[in-house]
Amino acid sequence: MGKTQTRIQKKNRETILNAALDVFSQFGFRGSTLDQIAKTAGLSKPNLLYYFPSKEAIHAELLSQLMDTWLDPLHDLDPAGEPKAEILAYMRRKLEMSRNFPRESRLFANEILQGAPQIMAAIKGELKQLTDEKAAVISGWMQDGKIANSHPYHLLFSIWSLTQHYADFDVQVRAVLGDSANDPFPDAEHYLETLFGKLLAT
Amino acid sequence: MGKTQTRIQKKNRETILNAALDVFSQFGFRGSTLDQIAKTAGLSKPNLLYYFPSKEAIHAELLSQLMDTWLDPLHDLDPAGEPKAEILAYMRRKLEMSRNFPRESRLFANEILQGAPQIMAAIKGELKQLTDEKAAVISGWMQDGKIANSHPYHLLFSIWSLTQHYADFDVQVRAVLGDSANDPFPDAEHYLETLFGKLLAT
DNA sequence: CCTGTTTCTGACCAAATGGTTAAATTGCAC
DNA sequence: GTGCAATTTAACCATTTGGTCAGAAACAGG
Repeated sequence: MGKTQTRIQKKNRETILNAALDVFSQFGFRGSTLDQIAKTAGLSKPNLLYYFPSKEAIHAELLSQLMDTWLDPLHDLDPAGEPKAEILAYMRRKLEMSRNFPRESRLFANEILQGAPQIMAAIKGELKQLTDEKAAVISGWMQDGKIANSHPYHLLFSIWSLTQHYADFDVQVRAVLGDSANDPFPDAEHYLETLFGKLLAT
Repeated sequence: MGKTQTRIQKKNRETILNAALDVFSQFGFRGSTLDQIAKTAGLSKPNLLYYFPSKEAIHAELLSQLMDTWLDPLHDLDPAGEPKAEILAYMRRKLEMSRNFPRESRLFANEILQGAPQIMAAIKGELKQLTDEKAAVISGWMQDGKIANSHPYHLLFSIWSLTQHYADFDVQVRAVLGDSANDPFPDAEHYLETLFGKLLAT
């Protein structure tokens, strides 16, 4: 953090984190090996450990970076905006994240599946705090009759679940739709707009 | 399969599979160890390997058993039933499975996250076939105006995603709702009934 | 009982794993 | 270029891992 980095340090740390994201997102923390990450990064194993003190440190760094970008879309939900449009825009931003950052989504999914050993604090802290705040905003919109009544927390859960599904279960989605099928995201977006549009309609 | 099993064999194979489900569902295949499974099962490692030829065989057996029970709820979707009620009942059956068999749901999620190396054949085979069949039924209902129009496949995906979310991301759901909160399933069921009820309403 | 079969275990093995170290190589300011 | 710090690697280590094997216990059926 505080220390200034040389060009080489910056480049190699990025290379390592990128390779680690590849590996951790597919096999989870315990299922991944340093050799695998080193090979993916095109570096030697001792060289990895020159830049990071341990396997766990690499994983922790990835998760810590992730939490920030993960919360961004929700952060942008504007209490002063038009309620239905705001929620639909949030859903679209989340879906866009699944499309553009599927590895990050899977890294997160792996961590949660394993009981969130590394990021439970952030879940109960930052994530819960932001969710509480935005659920309150949504609740206000419902009470004002701007959108139809439903459970604000489960509404947010459903946005997370549905959008991340297209990253985490991508393999299944494509297999069921048929290998020859096109990109599933446009249809997904249209479907989700319909789904949430009807839910929120007054 | 064909061979008859002694009482001891049956009991121990069950014990092993149950312990393996605990471990595999939490850490994935590569993140799990035979020692861990043996310890959980209360058996020695060589004894595990007396009942199963390898770690992979245990995992394969679990996945194979899983596919059957996993498809059951969809199998029961009745083309002759009342469309909206049938789909909502299917959603409820899937949610019930997440509640009663969260380990199975996580085992499946882990497998898909890792690219479905073991069950890709079943995904492209049984699962796709059944999904195609039921999507066609739903499509028919839409064309007959029995339920509102939307994308049949993505409708099924959304049921899978939302219901399994309450098993796979249970830790996150409970953390965000607050540790003191009650069982999230009743609220989830009510929310999902509203969500799909409005989507399907004509 | 006795005997053959099933079940179980301690000891072991080769390979893989996370990590260390000392020495070699490279980059760079002067 | 020279000298020093930053970078890289070969060789190594202790532990863990999936799996084997020979024999010991437990369990039948007669």
